[in-house]
Order: sequence, then C-alpha cells, then structure tokens
Amino acid sequence: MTAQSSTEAPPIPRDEGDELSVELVARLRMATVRLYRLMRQHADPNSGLSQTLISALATVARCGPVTLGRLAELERVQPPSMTRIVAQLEERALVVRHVDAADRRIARVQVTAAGTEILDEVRTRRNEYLAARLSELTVDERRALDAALPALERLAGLQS
Amino acid sequence: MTAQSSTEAPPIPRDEGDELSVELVARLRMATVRLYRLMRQHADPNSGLSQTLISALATVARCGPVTLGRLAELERVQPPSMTRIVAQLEERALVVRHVDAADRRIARVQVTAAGTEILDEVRTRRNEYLAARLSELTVDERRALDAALPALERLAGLQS
DNA sequence: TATTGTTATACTCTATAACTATA
DNA sequence: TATAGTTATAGAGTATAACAATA
Repeated sequence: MTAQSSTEAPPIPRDEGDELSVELVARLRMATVRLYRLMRQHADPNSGLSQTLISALATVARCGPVTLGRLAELERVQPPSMTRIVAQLEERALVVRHVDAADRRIARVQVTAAGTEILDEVRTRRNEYLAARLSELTVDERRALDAALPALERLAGLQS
Repeated sequence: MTAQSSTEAPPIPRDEGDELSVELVARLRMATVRLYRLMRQHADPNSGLSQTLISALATVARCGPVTLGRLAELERVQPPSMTRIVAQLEERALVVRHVDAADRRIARVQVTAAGTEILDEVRTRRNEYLAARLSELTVDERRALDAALPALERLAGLQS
C-alpha cells in the first residue's frame, strides 16, 4: 500500500481544522484498540470460532464467491494470512473453494449452508454481551453511534 | 444506511432497541475489526513501537503513576500480558516502575521524559495516515464520528 | 515475465496455570 | 490465607520471503 500522500495534494485542507482531526484520530485509535480487545475477549466461546474466523466468514457470506486475494484486501490482512484463515474455515466445512475454470490460478471462496447457519446462530449469541453493554448507553449515545456507523465503515473500508 | 443525520432527523428512534442493537453491534464489530487492522498496519514504523506498546504508553502517560493491575484493566488485557508490555516499555526507558514503599507487592508505572517525547512525536506522525483518510470523509461524516466518540469510549471503557 | 495463491518461517500478542513475594 | 505481580508455557494471528502453478 504505502500510501504516502506527500507527493501531491496540499496537506489536508479542512474547515474544522487539524486539531479536530488529531484529537479525533487519537481518541478513535484508543477506543478502537480497547473495543477490539473487548470484542475479542467476548467472541463466542461455544462455536469455537475466533473473531478473525467469524469476521472472514461473514465477509465471504456477504460478498458471495470471492477470490482469496480480494478477501484478504477486504479483511485487511496479507494473502498468506488469508490462506490460513480460509483453510481453517474450510476444515470446518463453513466455506468451500472453487478453482476458476478459465484461470486456474484463481480460487473463489463461498459460504456453505453450514456456514450460513453457524453465522446466524453465532451472530445473535455472541453479540448478546455487546448488545447488553450497548443497552446501558443512553438513547442519544446509541443514536450517535448509529449515525457514525457509515463514517466508521468508510474509514475502515477500501475507498481511500 | 440512514447516513444523513448531521443536522437532525434521528434515523431510528427505537428504545427497546433489540433489532437496532443487533444490527448496530454486528456492523460495529466488523468496522472495529477492520479499523483495528488498518491501524495496526499503520502503527508508526520508525519508532519501532507497536500499537499495543503505544496504547499502553499513552495510558500510562494519561493516568499518571498507575499500578500494573489497573493498567491491565484499562487496556483490557490480563495481568501477565501487561507485565510483558511494561517490561518492553521499561527496556526502552519509556516508563519506570516504582515499588510502593508501604505495600511492596504493588508496582506503580510512570512515564519518563523520553516516553513523553516519543509519545508526542509518534502521535502526530503515526496519525498522519489516519488523519489523511479522515480528511477524505465529508464534513458531516467527521462530525458524526466526533459526536459518537464519547459513546464509543463508554462502550469500550469500564463504566459498564 | 506477471499474477495468484501457497509454504516456510519467525515474531508479536495474548491467555491460563502455576509460582513468588509480600501482606 | 489473600493479593499483586511474575514466570512458564502454549496457542492464535500475522507478516515477509521464497516458492509453485498458471497465464
């Protein structure tokens, strides 16, 4: 990736100013790290699926048959990492791989019926804890989170 | 997506929140995992400090002399993990440990001048990438993030 | 020669269990 | 006996480098 934007555009023109961004980013980083660890600790224990596996499985389910490389991009890991992740999902029969007939280098990954089932199950069960925490926030706070979700997703996503 | 919440018009004013929570939590989880990996990949390479180390260092700096156990709580890791993290920071002379005089089981951790310096340096430098990404969001999106930050922090924090 | 994915290898992060030292 | 922290150990998660297969 190496997205060093220093070669082109003038450094960050904005109406709110840099201070907001610096502050915002710093706090967002701290919150994300802790939230991640919180989620990791409360990844569903019954299914034996870690956060990493569930996240990848969900992405496969959502993005249909998807190449391994694209999956790595989406999940923001390197291809070798994704190879391992998919192998683990395949072992559990939650996904299948099909080699592309036209270009045999390409492997497309797809969720199985079992995968979909597990995903549904796991989704509600493992989110219970977080949903409970969420319910302890105020209505306004939940509303704020809801409103910020698209921005979070864009920030975390690929459209940079 | 209900993404136009900048001025008013709360998208989903449901109080019982079950369905909202499930959806919200699920998406928040995905976004958090990816955002975390994005941040991890762009943790400052020059300083040789990982996200984990910087996060802990920042917490030490913010929370003054703090016991190791409390630090583990704050960072949401187990005490043995924090022992290792602090040992690494100490090796680099970014923090010091003082054994409590009254109760010699307790170790208090404190940032050093070098630690503060590094932290300041690193903070701007490593956040450049994220700040740049942030600047590609719309004003409304940044505003939404800013508004959601307290909720995120509460959700990730200890005041459940 | 370039692209897609894999294997080999090593390192970081983290946890649980058992331990030490204080209290 | 209880508490704060450490050591020992193991397992996940991830990356880089080198490779194989295919185009």
